[in-house]
Amino acid sequence: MESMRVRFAPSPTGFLHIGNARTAVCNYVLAKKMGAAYVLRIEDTDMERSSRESEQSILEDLRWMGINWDEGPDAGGGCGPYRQSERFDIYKRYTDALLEQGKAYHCYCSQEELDDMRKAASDAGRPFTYPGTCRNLSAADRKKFEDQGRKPTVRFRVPDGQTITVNDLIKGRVVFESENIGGDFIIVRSDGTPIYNYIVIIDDTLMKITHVIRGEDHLPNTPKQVLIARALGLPVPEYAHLALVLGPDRAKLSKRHGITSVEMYRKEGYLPEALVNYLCMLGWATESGEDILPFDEIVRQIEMQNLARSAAVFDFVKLRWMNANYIRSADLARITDLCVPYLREAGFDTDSYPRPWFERVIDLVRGNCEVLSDITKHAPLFLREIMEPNEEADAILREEDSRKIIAEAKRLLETDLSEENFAAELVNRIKAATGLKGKKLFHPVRALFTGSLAGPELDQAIPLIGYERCRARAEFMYGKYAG
RNA sequence: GUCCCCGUCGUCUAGGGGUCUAGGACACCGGGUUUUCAUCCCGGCAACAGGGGUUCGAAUCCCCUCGGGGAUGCCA
Repeated sequence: MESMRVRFAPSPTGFLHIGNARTAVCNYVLAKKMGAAYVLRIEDTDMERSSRESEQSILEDLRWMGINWDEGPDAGGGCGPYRQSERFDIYKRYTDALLEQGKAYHCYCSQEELDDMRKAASDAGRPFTYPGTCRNLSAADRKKFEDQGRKPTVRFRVPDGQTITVNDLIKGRVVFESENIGGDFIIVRSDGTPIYNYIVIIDDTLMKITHVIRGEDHLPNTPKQVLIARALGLPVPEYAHLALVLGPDRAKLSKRHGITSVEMYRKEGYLPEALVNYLCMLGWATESGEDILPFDEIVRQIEMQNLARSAAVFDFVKLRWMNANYIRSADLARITDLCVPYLREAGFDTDSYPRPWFERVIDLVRGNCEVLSDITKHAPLFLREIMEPNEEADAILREEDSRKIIAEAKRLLETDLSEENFAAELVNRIKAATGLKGKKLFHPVRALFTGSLAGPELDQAIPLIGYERCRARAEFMYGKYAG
């Protein structure tokens, strides 16, 4: 049996969209499962919209997600080139053969003429089918059009009475009739560049792809591709059409639903393993019901036949929940490194902190972060010299008892307590001196040193804030409330 | 319009004729822990789209209807 091969074939016309990312991930997981080679092919036949920058950013996003391809534009391989724009001569040979055998023909209908026909059909409430205007042009007809300066497209002659059966690995048996395809379709544009539906099947067979795993939106196009394969005498791969990802309003996921590019998820501070994990859980579930599991375990448990047939709504909230879980349990040194850029951007000189202390800070606040960028909301407590009290803290600090606490804290930090012992004794000494306890004690103390009523445990936070800053904050609050 | 796919809690799903008064996760609502927040723990709310069949028995099989999505491009 020939070795299995899958492919991911993005069109470099923008950022890697989350829906395509899921296709890439599904291909990757299933490839690992089957021991298949992973081929990356760039579908850049639409010269207008394709760009190298876009291709680069897609590759970068794929790498970030941990997807490694065995063959691709930058990786080489025996079936290259892997950019369709570099394969035009290959397609031309197939087009010439089709033309020669009368399985395809030149069409001189202009875009405007086609648009008019489409509109007329739509107005009459009929489905548009290309009427075959140019199906049987004589040499004289063709000469006349050429003289008019018309550049022809190439149309594939769709045979009548053909039944195309796709035994989809996910959807099951799907049957199409060639009559319903919409008539002879264009396979080469008038500028000579080929169309997706035409060359996708050529490349899939030339690149020896055994399993085409792609979005369900391609299912209705599959019969066209199969017909091309038949005309060319090429084998047809196995197909697996993944159910689509929808927005909360059940429409195809798009920008207006929120973040849809992988790059944005990375910038917001999502961990790649969290994104990959979540994407796998869209349309699939483990036997045990676990949602969070390592990649290797997903590979071990996933089964193509168990992938959902129905479309799934993308749940941003659940993704955040999953990401928060990963942030809490990931390696601390790594999370610390990943947090640095966010803090740096927020204006903190992260290089100036001792690393062990910095890691303890990150460890103490990571539990409050759903995305890494949240670190800028929770870490400053330890990075700033003083903390301006927020509204709630202000209200607490204005109370009579709080003034006693502030005064006592200031006195203790300036006289009785040293840098070595302050953390262990500070709160107890304040308690002893003021006679306050419980909420009456802890609320003001927290407000005094953190400027807030919410935050990490004081026992751990105070030593990390450190003697100098505690003293500075006590002095600051003293001036503000007790002076 | 036509063709194709799909319909289980708000969302992701488990289920594949009896073990289903339908299970799990997120969200939400209570309670507990944390003298705070987050975490964590406990509890609760909440679904088989509708109608016909088949069957002793249907969420599960069949048909119809309805609903949703996709395709119908000189985009991919």
